[in-house]
Amino acid sequence: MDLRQLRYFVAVAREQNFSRAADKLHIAQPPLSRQIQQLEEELGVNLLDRSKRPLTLTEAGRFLYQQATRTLVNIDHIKEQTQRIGRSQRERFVIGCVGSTLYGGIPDLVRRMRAQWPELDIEISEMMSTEQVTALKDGRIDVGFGRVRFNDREVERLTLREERLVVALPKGHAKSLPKDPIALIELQDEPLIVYPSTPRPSFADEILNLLGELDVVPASVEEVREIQAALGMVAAGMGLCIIPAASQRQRPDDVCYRMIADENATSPIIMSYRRADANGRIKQVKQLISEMYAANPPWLQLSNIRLPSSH
Amino acid sequence: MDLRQLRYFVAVAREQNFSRAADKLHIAQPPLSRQIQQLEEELGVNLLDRSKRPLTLTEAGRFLYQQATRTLVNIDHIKEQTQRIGRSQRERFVIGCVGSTLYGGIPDLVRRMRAQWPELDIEISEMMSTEQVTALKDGRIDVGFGRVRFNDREVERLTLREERLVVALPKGHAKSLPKDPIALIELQDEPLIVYPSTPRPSFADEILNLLGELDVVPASVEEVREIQAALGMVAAGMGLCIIPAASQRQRPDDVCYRMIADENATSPIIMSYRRADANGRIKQVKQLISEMYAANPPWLQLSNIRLPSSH
DNA sequence: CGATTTCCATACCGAGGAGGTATAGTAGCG
DNA sequence: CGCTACTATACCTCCTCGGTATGGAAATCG
Repeated sequence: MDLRQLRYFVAVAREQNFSRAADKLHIAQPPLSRQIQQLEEELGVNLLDRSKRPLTLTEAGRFLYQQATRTLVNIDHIKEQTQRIGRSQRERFVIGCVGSTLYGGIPDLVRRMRAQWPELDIEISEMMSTEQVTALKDGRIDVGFGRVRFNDREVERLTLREERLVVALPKGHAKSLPKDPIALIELQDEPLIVYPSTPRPSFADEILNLLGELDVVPASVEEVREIQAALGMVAAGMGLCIIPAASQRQRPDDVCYRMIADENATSPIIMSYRRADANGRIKQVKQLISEMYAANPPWLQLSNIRLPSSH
Repeated sequence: MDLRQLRYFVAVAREQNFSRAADKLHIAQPPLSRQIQQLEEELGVNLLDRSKRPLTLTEAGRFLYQQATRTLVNIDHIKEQTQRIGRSQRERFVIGCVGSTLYGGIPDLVRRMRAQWPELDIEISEMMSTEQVTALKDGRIDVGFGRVRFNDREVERLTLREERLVVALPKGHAKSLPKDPIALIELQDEPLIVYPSTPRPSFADEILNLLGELDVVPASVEEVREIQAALGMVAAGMGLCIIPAASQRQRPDDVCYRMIADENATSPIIMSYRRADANGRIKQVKQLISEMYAANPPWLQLSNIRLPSSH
């Protein structure tokens, strides 16, 4: 698959007509036909219904049209941005973090960093925990904040805190009524939704391991790409979901949350960085983080709620 | 710029070595060098610092590496998804909506649609209001939910409701303390953050027009790409931001919100669809929406809060 | 219903560019 | 300074993209 083929396909889909599309692309019609054919052949899918005029898109074609349009725009943006950065010559510091930390300490940290280093271009890139390791090693990011423990010789990691987990339940679910902590064993035979579906291992595996250790078997396990989708499905009554406490903030009012009673139902926030960088800005970032934790901000209080002692 | 060039560049960036990258790509080294040179030439930017070994990326190269990796993965996903849809042959119904509606009625609507039409594959695609018009016309989406009024012969629109606007202020800001509605005139000489930056016209323009009509001139106007960034900047103390009331849910506890007192400070939710489709599923969707509104769900209450009558 | 128009697919040809090989030039290291 | 490792340059070959000519199917119209 080629960008040219995508551009061509978008043109044909937009015009619903090969000849007009070819005009707009400033090429002749036969080469255009061939490119679309090759694209269809490579995908093994019919993108257009050629049996009547004007041409209509198949469902697959409609999807590809939508995605291709978006991708092409993205690539233009990437091009411009790359040129802009190339011209500006300012130092950049890229933070890779899992989505949940955007509702935790990251904004506060960035604010402190901007104040301390106004000459620095700081960028945030959302990525899964496992992706952060390779992204660190080959320099795409300078620091990572994730949830999955991993070992790598080049990467040093620091557990910032353990965050308690909560169960998200649909409003009206029988088990959503009690407000006290819930035991994981109660999730037996409930439909469970986990995220993210890729890449592995991920937060989804942490949750499944946690349940596995207790021999808790859900009625079903559905994997979705991201937490928004997971909570959406919970709100729609399709199952339960286990999330870090601080992520409740994303959807406070149409989903019920119950703290999990099991002592080990926590998920860490792990900062990771290249061992070689440990003494540069990273050291100062650690300093900023400890100042931040000392200030005991609201998001920290939410994730640190202690269980009522049961003895 | 070509996908091949991106793949090649990613390989070189990952290996920090042309020869090894060429091996992995199963091509010889000289063509690889040439492709990278051409890429750099097209962008007018140095991507690699070749003056020392091992090769290092420039800041621009680092950015492109990060983005290109992501784009290539996306394209693989698009490919797989397209093939999957091509095989399944199920009918799809694609909803295009602005982000704020994901915190409003969309999840509820989707739940009702899924219940009513289990055989239908429903998909949600986030897109700006203006993008929805063209997306509707050329079949990328089947219905749109947006905030900007527009006219188009082929597209019919229906204003579902007018949602009140609120000002988001940093915690600790002088004007964040009163809890009563704030007049827009009070935003005079405050730094303002608006979104989205593209495409125009957008919600950002609606806000700027609203202020312009009242001759309110902010101290500065910064445009950011999306509401998350806008609220993040508000939380970081960099300015104020005007958002629809329901979007408060996204970030309830480290930003303060004040209802806007001006009577016309509202933003509509507009449903739009192809005129030709008005009597198919669209009619039933309208029915579902009116049932939904009749149930007076929590997100509706939030956005419908009436101003205390001032007379 | 048949003639005409419109439009897409097929066949074949020429030019540009991608990749290969050989080799020169340069950084890193002892 | 000389060796090794690695990238850039020069030149060649072949693939493939795009162009032209033409056949065939669908829509249009009298």
